[in-house]
Amino acid sequence: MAKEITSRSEDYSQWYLDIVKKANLADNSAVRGCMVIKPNGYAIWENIQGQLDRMFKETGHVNAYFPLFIPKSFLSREAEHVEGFAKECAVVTHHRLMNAPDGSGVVVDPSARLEEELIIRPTSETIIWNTYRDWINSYRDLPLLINQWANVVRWEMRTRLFLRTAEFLWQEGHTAHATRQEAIEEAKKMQEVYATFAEEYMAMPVIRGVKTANERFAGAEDTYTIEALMQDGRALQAGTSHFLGQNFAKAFDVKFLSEENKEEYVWATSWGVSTRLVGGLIMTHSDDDGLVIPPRLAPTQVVIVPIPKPGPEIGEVADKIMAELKAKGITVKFDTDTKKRVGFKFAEYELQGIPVRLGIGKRDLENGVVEVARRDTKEKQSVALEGIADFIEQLLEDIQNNLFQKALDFRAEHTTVVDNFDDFKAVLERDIPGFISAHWDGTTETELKIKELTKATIRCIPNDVVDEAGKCVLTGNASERRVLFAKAY
RNA sequence: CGGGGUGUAGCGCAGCCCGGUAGCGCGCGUCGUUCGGGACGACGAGGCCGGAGGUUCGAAUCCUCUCACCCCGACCA
Repeated sequence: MAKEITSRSEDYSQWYLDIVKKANLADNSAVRGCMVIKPNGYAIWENIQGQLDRMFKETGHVNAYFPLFIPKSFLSREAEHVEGFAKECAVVTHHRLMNAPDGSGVVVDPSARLEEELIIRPTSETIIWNTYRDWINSYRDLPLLINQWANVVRWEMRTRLFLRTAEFLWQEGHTAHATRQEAIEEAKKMQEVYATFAEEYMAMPVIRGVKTANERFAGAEDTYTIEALMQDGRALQAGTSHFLGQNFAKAFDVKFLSEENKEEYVWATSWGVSTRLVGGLIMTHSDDDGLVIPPRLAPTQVVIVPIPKPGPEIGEVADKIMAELKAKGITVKFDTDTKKRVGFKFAEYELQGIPVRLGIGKRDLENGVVEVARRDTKEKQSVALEGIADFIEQLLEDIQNNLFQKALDFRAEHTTVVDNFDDFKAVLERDIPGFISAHWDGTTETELKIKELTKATIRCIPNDVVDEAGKCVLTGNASERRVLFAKAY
């Protein structure tokens, strides 16, 4: 029992940490606030990347790469943007080390101070828009649809593996358009790409919505978001897509000649998701026995465990099953390790979240069956060898759907419509508070007051919200629609 | 940056109050018995007790100073 996991009910954050550690997803590193993503965790990220990258390309985007360093002066070109990031920037001031005069090691060479400090990118709008100025001259150059996969640094005070780290991996799309309408459509399109990915691949239902002025990206006119609900009833912002208006075009003087031969500023969007998604994936599906990975993102979808040892017949059967599964594009691993015991392996693969486990023993061979265990429900059954690949293909589908449905049901159970502040507070006191749908008078002041009083923030104004006259849950002032509140990560 | 806490073997901890040169569990190695849900036994390897200074015949233990990390707040994907 070396790898026990703290139960969710006992201590949810410890449970999360236990999963990350014991499923070998990531470790804290020697650098404060930065994590080492281990092979198991990185494989999930690679699958996320792979699918998103396909979806970006299907929607006409291409990849490029911009520098890690941003001249300090760039950041101050857009006033709101600097303000949003100034407090969490890592700054490069020197470019050389030297041996310490007293022989105690290396020190920064004081004579190697940079003329202008470089900021390690917290996001790349500024360097990219400075570059786009040279790339865009005419409406014929538009739209410009570029994405980059990169690391960024935000000097966070408090960090949590995957959910908030000082350095993280992400993608950032940066597009330029001829018209306001086209840019808005692009931002919304990418929100929908993210939502589709979250729901169909991560099996993580999300609310599509728009951020309030207070919560939106520094420098954006509108921020579109996808918000997911974790098992502890807190919301996770899983992806954002920003309509940047002409803010960056004006700050970096990016103009184009229109078809009417008029000089105009271009319209911009940016959008991103990060390794935070891995945290969301863990917190959406996993249980007290360990990680649960939806089949469509699982690095290994099926593992075959010989019981008790891989004799020649078992090996033959396993090889045959593997060949059939691989032909269907299913990833499968045959565990031929003879040093570990069967029970240990079972526990280990459950901990690692592999969706389907096949057990093959002498008894099974005699009966022409294999034991099939699914990770999501922990159910086991004997299934005939004949047609096993079709069965597993279908089972993986079922698991994917079941995980999504379970998460959807969970969210429905933990979304509460509230009409007065006492109820509002009462819901937040619950063990699993969840989303709260309530009226809000539309002012930042009220939003901040509610946050101060309850720690809950407005996650978004859902896209599908219906107009409904009502009274603000705090002030009683007139409200035209409900918004979604929650405590957030 | 405020408030609290912790640094002793790879990990989790005990020892500290009442100084005498370090111990437990897990993990790790070898051998044997096991093997259809996290096996058991025997033997074994592994630590300048976060760092510096001080008190003392003697410091993991007492004193001073430092450094690091964690938790709770303010900020954030």
